[in-house]
Amino acid sequence: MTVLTRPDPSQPRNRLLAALPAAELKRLRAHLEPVELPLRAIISPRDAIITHAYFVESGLVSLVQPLSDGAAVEVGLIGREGFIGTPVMLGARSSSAEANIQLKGSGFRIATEALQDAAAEKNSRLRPLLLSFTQALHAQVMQTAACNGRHELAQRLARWLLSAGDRAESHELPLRHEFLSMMLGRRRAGVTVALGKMKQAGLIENSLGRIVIRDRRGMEKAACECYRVVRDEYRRLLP
Amino acid sequence: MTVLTRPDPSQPRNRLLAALPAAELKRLRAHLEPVELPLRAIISPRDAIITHAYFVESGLVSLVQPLSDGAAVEVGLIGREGFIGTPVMLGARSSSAEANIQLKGSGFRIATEALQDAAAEKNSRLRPLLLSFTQALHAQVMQTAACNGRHELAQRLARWLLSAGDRAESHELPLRHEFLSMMLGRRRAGVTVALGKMKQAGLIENSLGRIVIRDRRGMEKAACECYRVVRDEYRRLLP
DNA sequence: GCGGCTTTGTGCGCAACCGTACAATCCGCA
DNA sequence: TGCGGATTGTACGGTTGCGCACAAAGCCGC
Repeated sequence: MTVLTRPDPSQPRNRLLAALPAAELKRLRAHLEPVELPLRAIISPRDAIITHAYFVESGLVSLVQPLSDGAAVEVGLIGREGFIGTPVMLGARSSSAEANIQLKGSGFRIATEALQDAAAEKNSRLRPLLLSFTQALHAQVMQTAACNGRHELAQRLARWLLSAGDRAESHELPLRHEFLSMMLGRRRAGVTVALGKMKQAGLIENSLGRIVIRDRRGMEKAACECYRVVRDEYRRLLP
Repeated sequence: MTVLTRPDPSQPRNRLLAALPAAELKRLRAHLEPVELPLRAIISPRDAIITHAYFVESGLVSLVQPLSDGAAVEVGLIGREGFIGTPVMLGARSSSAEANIQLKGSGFRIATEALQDAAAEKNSRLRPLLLSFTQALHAQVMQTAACNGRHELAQRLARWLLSAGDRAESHELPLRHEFLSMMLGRRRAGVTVALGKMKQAGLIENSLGRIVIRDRRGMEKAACECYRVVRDEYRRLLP
């Protein structure tokens, strides 16, 4: 499990911040405010004015699209490779999606104006980094759109667990079935059955509120192509 | 139906170009090359280097995510309110998605470097416009991801027809069922049945290779919320 | 007007998944 | 240690959509 320590802005674990030249990071640090990312918090509610962007140091955040029936389908997953606030880089003041914290962690936040100013600096390395992440996230969302339309629950579930494991950097995920079912837009009972089969097959352990990936290879076979496609796209686009 | 005329760069029908100040449009015009958008052409094949961005003047383009089984699920729809090439604005050289022309039309293309240079100009109005469209498209894709996961064929079909009708600016759409089924990731037979019911209900006309929206109000009721949500988001974000 | 091709309409058995319900199990806490 | 609430396992009938197959209808060239 990730150990929660107070984030240190001079040694960021966030991959985007870590990729910045020392001088640029130093200038940026004045604007970075360490924050906890508590479980289940909503970072940026639908259509609310975005006041801050968040660089994730640890934990797992999902980007969900709320629907009018109260459901909220996940469209993207973000860990320390990314940040919350891509709309800020595109000049938008709000977003139709929400960012929900799925595994608690920590990060840095920065006021939108400060981020925009920093990204607008001459020869800024920050801007291309954040735009590259925006592109990677966009690729993930597009793949998810196709995946949601065509792939079955079991495959999507395997994809989700692998993807979450990568971003949380842990094989052990403290998750309830109910929660997974909401993310995937399917019944809780269906998730339970699918997880049961994975457990049978020796791919995972599955106890109350806790799923452990046991056989990574097997899980990749059980998952749809979408896991691999998105992973490769992230490797291509990000540091 | 849209009359195909040679696009005139000084009076662009494309909403992004049309929103530019006269002086900026004039400078840009030197780089704009009128092009036909022939039915079924693929503007930007998967993972290919993106050499040009395309401003749509007329016609309808869909952004599809190819899957390994040969299927290609639509994740977004673009008409003259937008352009093809958002990855260029995000610093990417290629994209995992493809742009397919679904209704023939015309547009202007511009070399990626020329576009990047123009967008990098001081006080450029072009850059924020293109980024706003990128945000709008992103919102559309996220909504589509949720929609694909949770909504039924009939609703999604109604959404698609309305959305396509808006962008093509015509109630009459020259489409085959086979084609719609690929976009929606469902069986052709299922589309035929769903269209049959809409016809029964007096919402559409449906003859060989041609669908006409007869009752717009009724169709909006038959469509899922996603149609309205995306339309409103576009109105908010774009000129 | 006819033959051939494309497109649309329809049927059938089957799989995935739904909504609902309820029992079994686990965990924290008194 | 036992209770109560939360979580997980399981069941059942019903709906959506699948894969397949084939008939009906429309269009085009001859």
